[in-house]
Amino acid sequence: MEYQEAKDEFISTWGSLGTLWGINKAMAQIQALLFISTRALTTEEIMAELQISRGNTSMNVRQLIDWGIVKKELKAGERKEYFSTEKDVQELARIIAEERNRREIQPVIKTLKEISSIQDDGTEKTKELIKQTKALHDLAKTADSLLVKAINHKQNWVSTALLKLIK
Amino acid sequence: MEYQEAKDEFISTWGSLGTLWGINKAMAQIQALLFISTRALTTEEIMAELQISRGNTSMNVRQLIDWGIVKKELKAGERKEYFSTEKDVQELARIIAEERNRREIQPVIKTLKEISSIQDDGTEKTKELIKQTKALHDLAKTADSLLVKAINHKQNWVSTALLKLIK
DNA sequence: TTAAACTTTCAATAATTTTTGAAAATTAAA
DNA sequence: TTTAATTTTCAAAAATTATTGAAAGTTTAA
Repeated sequence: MEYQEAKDEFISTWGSLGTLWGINKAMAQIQALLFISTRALTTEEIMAELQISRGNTSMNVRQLIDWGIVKKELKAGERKEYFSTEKDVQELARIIAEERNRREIQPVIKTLKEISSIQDDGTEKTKELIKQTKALHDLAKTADSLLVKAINHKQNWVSTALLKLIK
Repeated sequence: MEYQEAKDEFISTWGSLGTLWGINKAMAQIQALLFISTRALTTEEIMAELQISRGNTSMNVRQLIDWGIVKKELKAGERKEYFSTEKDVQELARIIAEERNRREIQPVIKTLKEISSIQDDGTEKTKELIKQTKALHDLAKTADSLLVKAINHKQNWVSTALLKLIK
């Protein structure tokens, strides 16, 4: 396998993985492209490399910026914008964990709390609903604490957690 | 909020969460329904509760069974099948982590290994591709070990990991 | 066997999500 | 200012994914 093939394979694998995790293909592929690029790229370059439209590129680059994964770079004397992604995998994992926690886990915790707080009318089905949503709420809270710990733990948190778990 | 409302809210929240994580809505909702049910349900009952077709119910129940989250129960003297889900949240989390690891992380690890093993032709871009995919490969391997540990660690692994991480 | 009860399959359709591309908006140099 | 470069927006189209429902398949009781 030589460079171009390996590069295409990487971008395509990352794209499918993104899809599997609720991230759209273009967004994942743009990030993948920047991740292995030796320099910041322009919209034109991204469009050409991935064969996607200007609108698609613009929208997805902006989403990546919202996620805090991609940064805009301005070059002196140039009109156009250059984009680069976080290159450190640990930091990338941290940012993604933090964002998914904030966007997804937090709202679910809130809803589970509301549901598990309904009035117990004494029926079996109400008791079961309360019991099960409470159990999920507790699990989500614990997972949340774990993530928050990990998120604030800048250096190599996956390995750290692993080392500690092994002991 | 009284029972029916809370129940609908739970099923709907679980359905949206599933969608966000690449699981289809019907599959997530069937699991949610069984999760708060006081007894095993038939296809007819699932169809009626969730207002979905027979085909949809059949396909998604089967997928849940493939995932190891739902079990078929046969009642003596009855033709029809009853379905129930794993009720213990810790065990549920374990099964899901195990399946996602097997189905998603493993194939990516394999691809990353292949890509990061290409011949270094000395160019900067090849060096960058190798370096970055290696870093991802290492991260994925570490995450994988962590998951495998967690998966084999039947009791309350999220809390256990948290407790150890806090120390 | 046959027939009824039940489940699965799958082509067609519907719903949802993504992508396009051109017009509108923005920005900054002339 | 005006103009040209660049980015953003968004309605329409394309692509993907989910759902339906009826026919085919399976199982068990009579």
